[in-house]
Formats: sequence, structure tokens, C-alpha cells
Amino acid sequence: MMNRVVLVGRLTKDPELRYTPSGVAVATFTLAVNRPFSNQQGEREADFINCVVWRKPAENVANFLKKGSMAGVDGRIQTRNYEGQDGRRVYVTEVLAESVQFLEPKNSSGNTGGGGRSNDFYGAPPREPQGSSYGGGNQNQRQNSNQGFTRVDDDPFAGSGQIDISDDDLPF
Amino acid sequence: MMNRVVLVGRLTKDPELRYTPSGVAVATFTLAVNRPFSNQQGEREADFINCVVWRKPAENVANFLKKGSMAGVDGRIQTRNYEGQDGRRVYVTEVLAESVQFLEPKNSSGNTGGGGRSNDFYGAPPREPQGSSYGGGNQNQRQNSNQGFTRVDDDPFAGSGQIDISDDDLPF
Amino acid sequence: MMNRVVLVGRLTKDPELRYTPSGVAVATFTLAVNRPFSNQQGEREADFINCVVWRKPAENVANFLKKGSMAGVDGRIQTRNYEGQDGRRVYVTEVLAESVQFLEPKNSSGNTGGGGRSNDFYGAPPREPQGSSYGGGNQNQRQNSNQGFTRVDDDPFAGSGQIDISDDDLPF
Amino acid sequence: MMNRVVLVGRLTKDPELRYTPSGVAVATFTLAVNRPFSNQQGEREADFINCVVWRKPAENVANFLKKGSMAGVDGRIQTRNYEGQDGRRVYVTEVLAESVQFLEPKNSSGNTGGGGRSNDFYGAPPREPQGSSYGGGNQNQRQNSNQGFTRVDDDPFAGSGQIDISDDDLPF
DNA sequence: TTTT
DNA sequence: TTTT
Repeated sequence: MMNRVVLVGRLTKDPELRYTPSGVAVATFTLAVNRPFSNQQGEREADFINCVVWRKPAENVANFLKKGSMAGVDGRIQTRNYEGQDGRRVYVTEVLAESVQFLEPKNSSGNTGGGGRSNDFYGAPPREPQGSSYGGGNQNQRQNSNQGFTRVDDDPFAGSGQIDISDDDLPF
Repeated sequence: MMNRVVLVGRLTKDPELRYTPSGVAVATFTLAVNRPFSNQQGEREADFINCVVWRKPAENVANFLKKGSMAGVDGRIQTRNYEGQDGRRVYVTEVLAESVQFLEPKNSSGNTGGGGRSNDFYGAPPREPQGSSYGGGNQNQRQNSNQGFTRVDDDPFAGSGQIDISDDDLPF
Repeated sequence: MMNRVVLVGRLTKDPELRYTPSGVAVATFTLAVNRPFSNQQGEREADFINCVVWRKPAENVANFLKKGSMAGVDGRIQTRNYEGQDGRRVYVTEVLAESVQFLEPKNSSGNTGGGGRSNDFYGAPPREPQGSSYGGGNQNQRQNSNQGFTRVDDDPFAGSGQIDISDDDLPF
Repeated sequence: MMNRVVLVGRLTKDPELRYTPSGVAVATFTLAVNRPFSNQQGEREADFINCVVWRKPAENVANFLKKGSMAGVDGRIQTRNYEGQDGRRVYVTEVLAESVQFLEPKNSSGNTGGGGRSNDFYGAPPREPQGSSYGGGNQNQRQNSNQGFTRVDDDPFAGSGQIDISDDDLPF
């Protein structure tokens, strides 16, 4: 079994950063990736691909990427489903980003870091100790707009039963 | 802009083969790809990823793959949306397979081809001459079950306006 | 069988453009791709990956990329071997780029193209009619430096016996 | 910067397992990946791609794969260079496998594991505690042939100065 | 509404 | 309901 995705595209809007009850960061964003060909009308279309990223890279995404930023994603396709507001089952296919690469030029706004600073947000360590850092570690360079960030369940993909949070808290 | 997907998994059921009004083959199938880790309950979960493939490789998929077959896919993520039966917009994310690889052992059922036969269905040539081969080229090894196959619009992804076919004809 | 590579990195020097005797363009370049981690000395190392691209995208690479350009490559790993000058067999592993993406910001030097111009060089059509365009189609935006470009065999990868050209003509 | 490789092919011979002086396992093997097209002579050629894998997955590779096994690799391209026996610098391009997938059918030899056993060797944890497990953990299912395995430097890729081992100890 |  |  193999499952690998690589994307390069532009954020359709600012990323959204949330935290699980135990304090794990999760960011969601949508990449617009232009197709390499034109349709019959001669127009270049794009695919709009929903992405999710966890933990430290999630905070990096929230801090360094914004609407229009060009970014690269290396990850996997994940599918999940949940009960929609009308009782119907909703199926979701999205990309779980294992690393996100900031592909803007150095002279871009916000990226004033000196010299050797690296531009990729790598990792998603499998078992970071959780729970203590709730709401911490958020001293952002670009002040993140979702102050009063909302909580999400520890695993938004699981859709596992008794979640004490509203649908609005789920990524997408 | 880059968009690349590689998958290896098993078909959740037999692939479905359809033809556009102009006779272009399109096959759809779902790959179950087991995740490389277990969840909190110690269970191995899977992602169920919808795939589409066009033209000759579509017919190969229909002829050589079936429920449970292990297959590899090399392609791109595509998104599209259409008006659901209840008037709401439905968003779809799926994999456009550019090549499909048959990964079953040679001693598997149905695969009795001699010697140097290759197992990958490659191609999706951008501009095959269309229209003449409608319903042709379907002399299947495994007799395809959707005799009386249905028609789909030339580009099921486009969702472009005046389609004279029902929703049931669309892939997925 | 599957073989897929996706790279994003920077050209270590200007690409080199050559033509086969029958006039098919081939460009070679090396991408420096920084590793996502530091070594024991705390230094970020890079991998230097040789790439080859054919036909129209080769000319695009020669025209739009130069030393330091950030580029994305989608392709395959290819291996070949040839008899070295000392009689020993030399083994080469390189990336055959099927598409190359120009990832520089629009305000970069040389990229003054208006509006909707696309930045990816896609294609490598399997069987373009050959032979007539020898040395043609080279009206470059950035004047290509290897005027007096050399000829290479129709398939530099094959290393197949009786080649009437010197080693210098081989890509790498 | 991005660097991703996905391969599916067959081992050209049994994998080789070695250990660093501090006891870290490293396995090397070559994958033959058939090309998806034929050459001018109508023959299907293959690429022979050298792969390296570390730690636990290395031992799994040595235990479960052998010449002819079909395997999938998800990893990165790495380049390194070293001083050859004749004083010339030798450049190496190989694939660092981050996970290896066993793609043989269940009825294959050696794979008699019961029920839910998973077939992928995943991980390459960045910083496993080293040094204590030297020579341990080698209770192989298929008895590994390189008894009297040799030692390699902790990082064969680094080529970093004072190595007290011969060239033969290096992977490849 | 899923594969082995 | 989308990026440049």
C-alpha cells in the first residue's frame, strides 16, 4: 500500500489554525493548482485541493502563509466521512500534509528572516507529548488572525463518536 | 504548479466502464489504501480513494482489474463540482489516473498472458481522434459486466452546462 | 512497475541545450535540493540531482531558467551506463523530467511576460515528428549561451554501441 | 525544496544488511523498474535503481525481501561522493527509502504470517537511541545470509573524513 | 459505505 | 465557490 501526494500551488485564502482540546495545532488551507493544459474554451482551469497539517508545521503555515502564497505540500490523501447537518453521510477527500514548503521569493512580505533560514515546515512527529502546550507556542511573526481560535477533537479525521464540539470546529 | 499522486491499493469493487457520446472510454474505481499506522484502538484504517481513467487504459482497467485486485495509480488530483439533486453544490475530489499498474501475481486468476506481456496501462494520450470508435474495442478478456454501458458527457469533470445525460451517467 | 520523482530546487548553473543529429532538443541541468534536516554539524546539506529534458520543454528550460532559478521537476529516474575514457563502465542515475515548472516570482529578471502566461513546460510528446527542425526553433528570449551547440545521439540514454560522437556530447 | 520518489519494481538480488559501529542497521538493494514503453528495437528496458534504508525497516527488508521480490519504495533521492580507489571522485545518486512496501502475493514463499500482518516497513525514526542494539535484533525469519555482517560508518552518505573502514563496507 |  |  502506498499513498503519496506532491502539490505546488497557491493558497486560495488565509490558512485557518485551530487547536484540539489537548492543545494540538491543526491548520487547514486550500491550494489552487493550475492544470497543465487548457480546456476546450482555451481556459486554464485549476484544482482546488483541501489540505490539513498538524502540530508545529500547522503553526508555521498559519504564521508564514497567507492568501496567494505559493506553497508546496508533500503528504498523503486521506478520506473520512461524517454525518451532515441533514443526517446524510458526507464523504471528504483531502490531503494530509506531512511537510509544507514556503515557495515565495525572499523579498516577499513577511519573510525578512536572515540568511540561512529554511523555508520548509517538516515533521508531523508521530507522538509529540500532548496536552501541556495548549494555546502555547503561538508567538507569531505575522500576528495570527484567529485569536480566539476554536477547539477541535484530537483527531478530526476519525469522526469517532462523542465529540463535544460543533461541526464548525471541524476542518472544512 | 505541480500535482502528482501515486497510490497502491486494492479495488473495493469491480471497476465501472462507461463511454461518452463520442465514444471515449472512461473507467472509475475506488482504491482502498491501508494506512501505514494504527489508530488509538490499534486498528489499521484505510483511505478509500476514487479514481478515474480515460481511453485505452480505462478499457484495460475494466478488463484486467476486479474487486480485490491490487493496483498502482500514477496521476493527479482533480476537483470538480456539480449541482446535487437537492440543488446544493456538491464538491468532488478524485484522482485522475494517467497510468494504472496491475500488481497482481502472474499466477492470479485471469492473468494467463504469455511471457513478455506488460502489466501497466499507460498513456491517456491528450488528443486521440474521437468519435469513430464508439462502443468498439471492447473485446474483453473478462467479459465486462456493464453491457449496455451508459454514456457520459465528453468531459465529466467539466460539469459544463447543458449536459443531456442524467446524473447517473457521471462517474461517481 | 512505477517510477515517479518530484523535485523542487535551484539550478546549480545555467542549463545546457544540445540537439541530436535529427534535431531533437535535449537540455541538462542540475538541481540543488536542500535536505529537510541538518547533519551532526548543524549544517543544511543539499542533494545535487542531474536532470534531463527533451524536445520543447528542453528549449523552454534553456530559455527561461538559469543558474539559481528555482524550478520544479516531475519525472522518472533513469539509469544508463557507458564505457568511460579509461575503459571502465560508468553508471549514471539521473532524472528524466517529463515536465519542468518555473517557480520564480513574476518580478524576477527575465520573466516580464504579461498576465496569463503559464510557467510550466509540459509534455515530452512520445513521438514528435523528427528531423526537420534541426537547429531551428531556437529564437530565445534570453539568448542561449551555447551557441555552437553540439550534437548528441538520438538517445543519449541508450549508450548503445556505435555512437559517432564524442563523450562530450553526452548529457553529463 | 521538495524531493520525493516513489518506485515499484523487483529486487535484482538479495538485499545486503550491514551495521554501523554504533549498531544501526542499513540495508541496500537495487530495484529493477521496467520502463512503460519500448525502445526502437521493441524491447522493454528497465532502470536499475540503488536504494538504501536504515534502522528497523532495513532489517525488515533483509528478512522479507529477496531477489525477485516485488517491492514499493517511498523516499528521496540522495547524492554523495567519495574518493575512488584510483583517487578520482566518484559521484553516487541513490534513493533513500523512508518506507518499503512488500508487494508479493500472500501465497508467496516466506510470507506465511497470519491474518492481519502488515506488509509495509515504515518509519526511519529520526533519532532512535543508538549503540546498544549492535548486532542484536537479527532473529530473522529467513535466515539472513550475511552472517558476519560488516560495519559501516554511522552515516555512509556523509563521506565525512576519517572513516576506519574499507570501501567494501560502504553501501554500493 | 468499501479492499486484503 | 476559491490562487497568480
